[in-house]
Amino acid sequence: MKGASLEILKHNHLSVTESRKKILDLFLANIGALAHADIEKNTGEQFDRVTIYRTLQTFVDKGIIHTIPTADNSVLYALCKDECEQGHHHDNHIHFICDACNITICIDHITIPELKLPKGFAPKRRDVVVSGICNRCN
Amino acid sequence: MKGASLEILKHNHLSVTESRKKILDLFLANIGALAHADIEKNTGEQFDRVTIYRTLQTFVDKGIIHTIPTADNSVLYALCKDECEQGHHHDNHIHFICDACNITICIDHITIPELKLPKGFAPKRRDVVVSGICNRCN
DNA sequence: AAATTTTTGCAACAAAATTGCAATTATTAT
DNA sequence: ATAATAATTGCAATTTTGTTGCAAAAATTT
Repeated sequence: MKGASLEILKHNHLSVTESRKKILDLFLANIGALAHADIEKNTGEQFDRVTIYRTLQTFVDKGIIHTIPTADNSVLYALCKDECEQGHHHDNHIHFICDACNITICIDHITIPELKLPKGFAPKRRDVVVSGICNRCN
Repeated sequence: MKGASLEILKHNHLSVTESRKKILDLFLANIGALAHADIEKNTGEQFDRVTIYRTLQTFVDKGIIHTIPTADNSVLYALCKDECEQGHHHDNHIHFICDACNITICIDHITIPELKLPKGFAPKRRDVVVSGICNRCN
């Protein structure tokens, strides 16, 4: 488990740096999604804000993490599952946001039912954001 | 059709001002959702940024418009249908974002299918964001 | 039409995000 | 292992986005 971040970086042809390893480790250690501020805090302000922005962008580009649409439009990032390839994310995402503890988690093993859209609409990616009370607060 | 915005404002016990009328007219004239910047442009920079922010907030509070969760976390607003009451929005929203023309529209007449969540999760509100190609670009 | 209430615009401020560039660090080739 | 090359980082400056207090202006009420 210790070299997981390293593996992921190498697999994505990214140079291995302190910031990338630590930030990726954070995602691996966390169930929930992370905001930029979370990362800044959890790395002990070890890295420049700009570095964190760029690292997150790089990870998104490579398909390692993805952004989550939120109702309050804060920017959240979460790990992609293996099915996500560079530039070609897994098309169905369910995210659960807990109103109590405010955690945001990806629920990957549940499939989104087909949606019948009006004529002419060609859906590609579907994001479902469910909010309520999570299993740990319930 | 010309007095629609006026009606809506009166119905919601809001004083009728130039900015509110014009901004509401913009929503009524538009199929798609609008961002703060769109409104600033489309009103010809007639109103102060702050006024637009406050007007949008007022409309959200009254349930006239609602925010849309987006993957790129830009803040979008769209008209609510009649079912939306103040502080109590219609719970099921489908939003479609076109990858080609970038328009975002509410698809209100389609219901979101039930989702089977893992044990312990109590869902309250569901947002569905679908992206792909819209009927006009197709 | 005057009194009252609400809204607006300005200025200042705060937070969030982006860009260019030199210094540093990682990778590649020898 | 070390030098050469390439990529990444941190800093400073800037831009964008959103907020707050307050006096002037506009809308509503009486």
